[in-house]
Amino acid sequence: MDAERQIKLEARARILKAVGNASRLLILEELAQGEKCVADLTKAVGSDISTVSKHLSLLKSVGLVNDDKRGNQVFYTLLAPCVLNFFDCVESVLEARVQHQIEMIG
Amino acid sequence: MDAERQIKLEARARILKAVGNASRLLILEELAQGEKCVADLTKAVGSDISTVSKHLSLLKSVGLVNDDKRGNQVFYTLLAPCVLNFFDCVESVLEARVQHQIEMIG
DNA sequence: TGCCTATTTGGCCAATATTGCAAATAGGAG
DNA sequence: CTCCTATTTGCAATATTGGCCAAATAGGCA
Repeated sequence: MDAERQIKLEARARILKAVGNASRLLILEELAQGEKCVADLTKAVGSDISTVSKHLSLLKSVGLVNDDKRGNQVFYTLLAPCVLNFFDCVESVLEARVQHQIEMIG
Repeated sequence: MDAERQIKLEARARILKAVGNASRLLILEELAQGEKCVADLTKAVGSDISTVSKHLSLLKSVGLVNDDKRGNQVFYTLLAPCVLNFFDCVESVLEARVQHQIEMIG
């Protein structure tokens, strides 16, 4: 594998890795409904607010979300709604796996 | 967050996490061209064959690939070509980030 | 059987990721 | 300025990951 391909793959992997976490998936789902402040997202996720803040910081660093400071709150928005399309594919993979398991049993 | 949602999110995250790794992305790209045996994939990735085998095992465990043992070789195939659609979205995120950086400088 | 090739598994280590707590920062209101 | 609320940052503990090596497993062939 040449160095250029390696770099490109790692850049892509960073973005996909950001999506591959249950808390961050939940955050993305919440943001799909519209902008939310950190406190609201924290309620939804159920972790410490500092943890959620770090998840948001990671999502922002890879370009998936954007933040907007208004007053003493920070509102996050989904910058790449196309990630929502991932979910359909993921569901189809899950469904196919269930079908496969049923076939193995039967 | 209720327990059921948590479980669903984690199932999804496992699949997306499997895609969020440079070596596994490369494997998926290779498999997009058609089935490949472990040795061929190992050449493409450049890691130890045992490492590649583990990557394949992970990809299989989440249902993204399938294996087919023929003779003393194992051929892997891409089970969920829809993951290839992720790449377009990822590229758009990368491109948008570059644009954003250019705006920050200018 | 024994030998060769292909792949997987187990053990281990280094690097990275996730989390919470506590402290720091920032903004608004009195 | 002080106080209060919202968020981020620093730190430490723990968990997970990715890698290689060595050993085990499996299949084909003599």
